[in-house]
Amino acid sequence: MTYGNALHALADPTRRLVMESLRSGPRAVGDIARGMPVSRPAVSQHLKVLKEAGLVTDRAEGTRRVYYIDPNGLAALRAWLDQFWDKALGAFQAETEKSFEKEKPE
Amino acid sequence: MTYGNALHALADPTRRLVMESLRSGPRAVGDIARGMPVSRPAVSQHLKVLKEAGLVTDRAEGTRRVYYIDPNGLAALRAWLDQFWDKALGAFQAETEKSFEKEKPE
DNA sequence: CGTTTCCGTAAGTCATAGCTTACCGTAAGC
DNA sequence: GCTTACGGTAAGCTATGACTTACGGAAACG
Repeated sequence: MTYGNALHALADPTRRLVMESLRSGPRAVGDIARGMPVSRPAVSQHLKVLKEAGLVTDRAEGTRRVYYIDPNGLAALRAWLDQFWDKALGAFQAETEKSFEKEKPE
Repeated sequence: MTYGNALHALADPTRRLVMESLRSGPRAVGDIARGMPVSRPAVSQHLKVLKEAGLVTDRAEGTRRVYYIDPNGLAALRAWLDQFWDKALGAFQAETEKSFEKEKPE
């Protein structure tokens, strides 16, 4: 149920901002917080959630912590979405066919 | 920013249960609520959120409302995820290469 | 070593989200 | 037409989550 954590983590707009800022590459916490609408501790808390969801990882670099995107969480989310998509699409197509028959009653 | 709504909607476990129950095909509200851990009004509220996120649609059928999955929301989410995946993966690979060079200092 | 930088955590506040019960409109059934 | 099934909405409660300030610890720097 790791995709559940990923969905929960990505549901927050600020956390998505953090992810976006990491999309271009690894960054330190203070660097991420700079230019964010919230305080640095808030960013730390968000990073913790993202890390637990498997969306980011961190690495110590002297006195600073460098965070970067972890593909695992994204992969889990994508796998769930794809699997969902396949089954749901079939059901939806059957539905549109039904309303299609209404307009072409033959 | 419709993927934001989709993420927010799918972040809730009960709402995911609703989506799962619609995966096999269209169902009426009462039918969905039957076998859910929450009350029927709660399901109605969840359906409203899902509908606003473009994840479900409904159709009147006599006195009952039949809900079924709307591919639009899922498609938006998937598009965002794919686009994110591509850019982030490159950054991550550059990162792993960096730690790889550490182990092979030549 | 003292100091400074960087960051995580604790404590507390405030808004929001999810749930319930109660109520109302609407379409079918007799 | 009255009643019954169905489902959306209102009102209210409670828990959780996102933020803040304040504090503490660890690594570099002089």
